Amino acid sequence: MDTIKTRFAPSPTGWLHVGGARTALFNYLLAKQAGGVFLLRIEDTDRARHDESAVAKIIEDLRWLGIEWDEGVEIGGDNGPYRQSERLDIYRKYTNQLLEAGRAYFAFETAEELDAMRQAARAEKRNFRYPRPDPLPRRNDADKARAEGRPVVVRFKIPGRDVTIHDEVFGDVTVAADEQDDFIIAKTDDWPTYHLANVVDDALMGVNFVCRGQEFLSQTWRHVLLREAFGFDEPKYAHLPLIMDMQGRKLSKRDGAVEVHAFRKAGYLPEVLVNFIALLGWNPGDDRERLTMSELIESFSPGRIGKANAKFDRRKLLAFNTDAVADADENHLLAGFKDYLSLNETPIPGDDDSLLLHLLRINKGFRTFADILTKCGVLFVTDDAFEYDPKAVKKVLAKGDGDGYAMLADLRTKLSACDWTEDALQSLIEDVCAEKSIGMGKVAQPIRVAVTGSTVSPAIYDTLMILGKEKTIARIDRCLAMREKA
RNA sequence: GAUCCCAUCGUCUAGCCUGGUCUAGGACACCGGGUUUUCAUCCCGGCAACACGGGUUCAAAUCCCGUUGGGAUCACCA
Repeated sequence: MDTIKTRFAPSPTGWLHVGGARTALFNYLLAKQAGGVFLLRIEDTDRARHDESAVAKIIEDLRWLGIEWDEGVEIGGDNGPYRQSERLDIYRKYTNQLLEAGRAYFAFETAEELDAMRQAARAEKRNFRYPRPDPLPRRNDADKARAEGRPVVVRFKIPGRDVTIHDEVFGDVTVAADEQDDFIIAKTDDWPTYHLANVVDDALMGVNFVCRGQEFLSQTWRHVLLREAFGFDEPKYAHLPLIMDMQGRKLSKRDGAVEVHAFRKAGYLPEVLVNFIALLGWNPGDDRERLTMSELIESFSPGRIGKANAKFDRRKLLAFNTDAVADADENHLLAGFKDYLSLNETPIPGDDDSLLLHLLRINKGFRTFADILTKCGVLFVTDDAFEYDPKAVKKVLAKGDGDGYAMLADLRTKLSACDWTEDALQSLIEDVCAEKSIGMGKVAQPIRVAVTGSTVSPAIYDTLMILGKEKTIARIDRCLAMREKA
C-alpha cells in the first residue's frame, strides 16, 4: 500500500476542543509511526458559523501541543489550496459531473417545506426520506425555480443498496439501503456540503486513512457512495469513541475547560495534555501511562483503539501534570511558566528569568503554574493591595487572647533588627521557637498571615526573602494597625 | 421513534480475538496512617469492577442469545 496519509480537518468555529485535539493527535500519530504524511485542511464551508480568527487559534494550539503537519494551511504543499473556501470551483466541477451523469439532481424545497414534511412523517410514525421526484428536475427546472425565487440545492441520487463500512475500530458496519436518502451535496448558496467537499478533498489530496470521531460513523455511507460515484479509491477508516464528561454526557463547557487553550491558560504543560488525551480511547497495551510524544509515535496502533466512550477525568489530568512538572527540567518549566504568565493577568514580572526560576524552585511540588500564581502573586503587589482573609486572621492571629498578634509584635522588633539573609532569618525564628519552646508553626504562621493575608505561601524564609525587609515590616505594621482598628 | 454502536473498580483502562495462568492487574480518585513552618508535594497501607439473565463447555470476564443501560446518527453543521 502507498505511504499512509492522514489529515485533520477542523471547521473554524472557535477554539480547538480537546476532542478535536485528540483526533488531530491520532491522525498525527498514525502518519508518523508509519513514516507517512499528516495534513491540515480547514473546512470552512459553513458561512453562518464561520469565525476567521478561529483558524489562527486552532493552528496556534495545535503547534503548542507539538502536533506539526507536513502539508496544509500555512505551510503549503502540492495539493492546495488547503482551505475549502478557496476550492469552490473544484466542488462545482464535481457536482456538475454528478449532475451530468444523472447521479445527482436539483431540488427546490424551502426549509419550512422540508420541515413540514419531516413533521408529517413523524406524526405518522414513519421515518422521513426525501421523496425523489420522477422525472428528475433538470437544469432548466432549476433556472425556472430560481427565477421564481425558490431555493435550489443539489441532491445526490443514492443507488439504493446496502453499504458496508470497513472500520479499523468498529469492524464492519452495514447501513441498509432503506436507511439512506438523497442527501444534499450543494447548498442554496452554491457552496458544497461537508460530505461532498470532504470526500473530494480527501481523494484529491491523497488522504488514504480517515480517522475521526464516531459521530461520523453512521454517516460514512454517504462518503462511500460519493467516492464510488466519482471512482475514487476507498480510504481506510478508523472512528474514535467519543469523549464524555464525568456524567457520561457530551463533554460540554459547563463543567470546566474543554478547550486546549483553556488548559494552556490554566497552567498545564502541553506534553501532559497530549499524553492524557492519547489515553482516552487508546492505550499501549501494557502498564505504561506516562508517554512522551516520541513514545506515543512508536507505540501507537489503531488496533488498540477501544470502542467504548471515555470520560474526561480532570483529576487524573491534574495528577499527570503534577508528576510531569516534578520531572521536567528547569528550562522547560521556565518556558512553560512564561507562556502561562503571558496568557494571564499577574503581578509577577514575566521577564525576570532568574526570579521566575527561583519561584519555580521554591514552589517544588506545585501542580500547575496557576498554583505558583495563587501562592506567590501577593508577594508582588503593593503592600496595601491585598486583603486579609478573615478566617486566617481569626485562626492565626486573633485566636485566644490575640496570641498571634502578640507574637507578631515581638517578631516585628526582632525582624527590624535582622540583617535579612536567609541564615539570619532562620536563626532568628529558630531562636524564638527555642526560647518559648513552641513549634515553628506558631511563629511562621503569624508572619505569613501578616505579610500575605492568608495561611498559604511559600516556605516562610523564601517568602520573606522575596519580600525583603522593608515590605515585610510595612506589611506587619499594616496588620498590627488593622488590629487596633478592630 | 427508527437505525447503528457500546458495556471490567467512582474514572482511564489491562485481560476478551486465540476460553483454564484472573482469589481480575496498573494508574487516578477516595479512605486510613506518616513526613512537612502553611498550602502543595512525598511515603506507606486500604477500599473498589467482570451490568443482568439464559445458554455452549469439564471450564466463561473471555464464545452465543436475550434483557437492561448508555451513546451516535436520522440538518442546506461539520
